[in-house]
Amino acid sequence: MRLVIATCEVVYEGRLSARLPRAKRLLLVKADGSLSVHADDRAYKPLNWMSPPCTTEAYPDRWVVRNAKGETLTVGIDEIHLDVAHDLGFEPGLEKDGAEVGLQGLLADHPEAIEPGLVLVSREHETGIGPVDLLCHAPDGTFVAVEIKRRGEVDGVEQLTRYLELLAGDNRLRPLRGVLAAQKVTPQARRLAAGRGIGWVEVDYDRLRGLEPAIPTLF
Amino acid sequence: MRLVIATCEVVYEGRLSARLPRAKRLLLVKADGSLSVHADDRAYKPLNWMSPPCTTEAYPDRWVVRNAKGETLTVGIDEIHLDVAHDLGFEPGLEKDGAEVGLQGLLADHPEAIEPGLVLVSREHETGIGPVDLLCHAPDGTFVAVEIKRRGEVDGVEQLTRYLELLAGDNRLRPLRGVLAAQKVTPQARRLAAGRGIGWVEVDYDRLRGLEPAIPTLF
DNA sequence: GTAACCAGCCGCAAT
DNA sequence: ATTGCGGTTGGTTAC
Repeated sequence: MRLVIATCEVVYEGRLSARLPRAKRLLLVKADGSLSVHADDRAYKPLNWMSPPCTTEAYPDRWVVRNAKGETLTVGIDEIHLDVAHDLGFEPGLEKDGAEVGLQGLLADHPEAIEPGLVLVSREHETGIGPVDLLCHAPDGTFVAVEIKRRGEVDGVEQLTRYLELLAGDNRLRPLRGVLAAQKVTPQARRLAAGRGIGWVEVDYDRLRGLEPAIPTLF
Repeated sequence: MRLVIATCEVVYEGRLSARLPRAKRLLLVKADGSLSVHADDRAYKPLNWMSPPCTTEAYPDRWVVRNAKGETLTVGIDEIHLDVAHDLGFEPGLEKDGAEVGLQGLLADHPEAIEPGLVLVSREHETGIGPVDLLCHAPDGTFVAVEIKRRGEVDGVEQLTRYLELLAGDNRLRPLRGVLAAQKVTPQARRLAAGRGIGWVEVDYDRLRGLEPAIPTLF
């Protein structure tokens, strides 16, 4: 990994054209060949970058980074204020929580969080154009197709609508209704769902995770 | 901006739980308060991060970064190999070109790129639930509602379907059909469109931009 | 502030 | 390799 702080101008020519006027910035060169140009804001997002695989040609006054598609990132370097390189060695990698990370796994284990008394019939139930996330059975005898999204927006309602149309052909699943389950459901999605007789529910993700075995902490 | 290369362990407790075992990594602290933990790969994406606004408590052996939602990023520091800080000063900001213009402006100027002989009737034609991107008139006498997406996916077809349903009530626009215009149209979207009598077209963005005035380059 | 939408999205898994 | 899909998506703009 090489860290350079330089006064530079940058031009990206690729899927769009972008230009950065002269200023002092961080140039981050990783072992994978990638280059990112960072300002002192925008959190982790660089102003410009080139993802690997790409190659860099270094000239005295500028670097030209190129990828296979012919996109180029050109860094015109005026002055270098810092230039250090470090070998970071092996990266053991990120361990995300061992249990189910997503909403789907949690809701599959706790369908009663969607509606009291709901029982799971199957996960990823195939419809012909794609799987519906959960298929459940309610105490009132109806089947419930559940579409799970982190953010419940109109496209989630559209997707569920299509699934319901296709599942309507299966008379083993009658009567059938749909529910959109999400951490948050937007007003637009609520309106569209209501107009189609589709239910929605906002799920408390943190509470749901609390029902799982506690997560060992390091500190 | 502060750049630290350290042997460290990292724990994130927030929307999910994640742990990074001990290894040498880059800790990037920006003036906006954000912290990102970078390995020597994954292009510009950090392994872990905390976005602003957030606050950092620094102890001799660890940093604890916290945001308003109570999410924490804890960096246990074993050894520091580099620790430099630089003031980058003012960032003039990114000047994008091409993305701002968007496909819509280009296609409004060149509707013949969607279908030969197509003529623009109006842009952002209101339907009641939102505007359809372009409304055109074809040589065969039909009206064409055009939904423009950079990437043509199923939700674009769904959106256009809803617009067509609403526009069907306007008998000044008969006969009416729909076309999805995108740089790339996914197979799923093609199938769904076909099943609804909706057309689709892939637009060559670069060629279209070539019809516009050339973009001045820096180098 | 919230909601809707776009991104050079990135990155992963299944096909 | 491509497609589909989620992300601690992030970020911008209209409302």
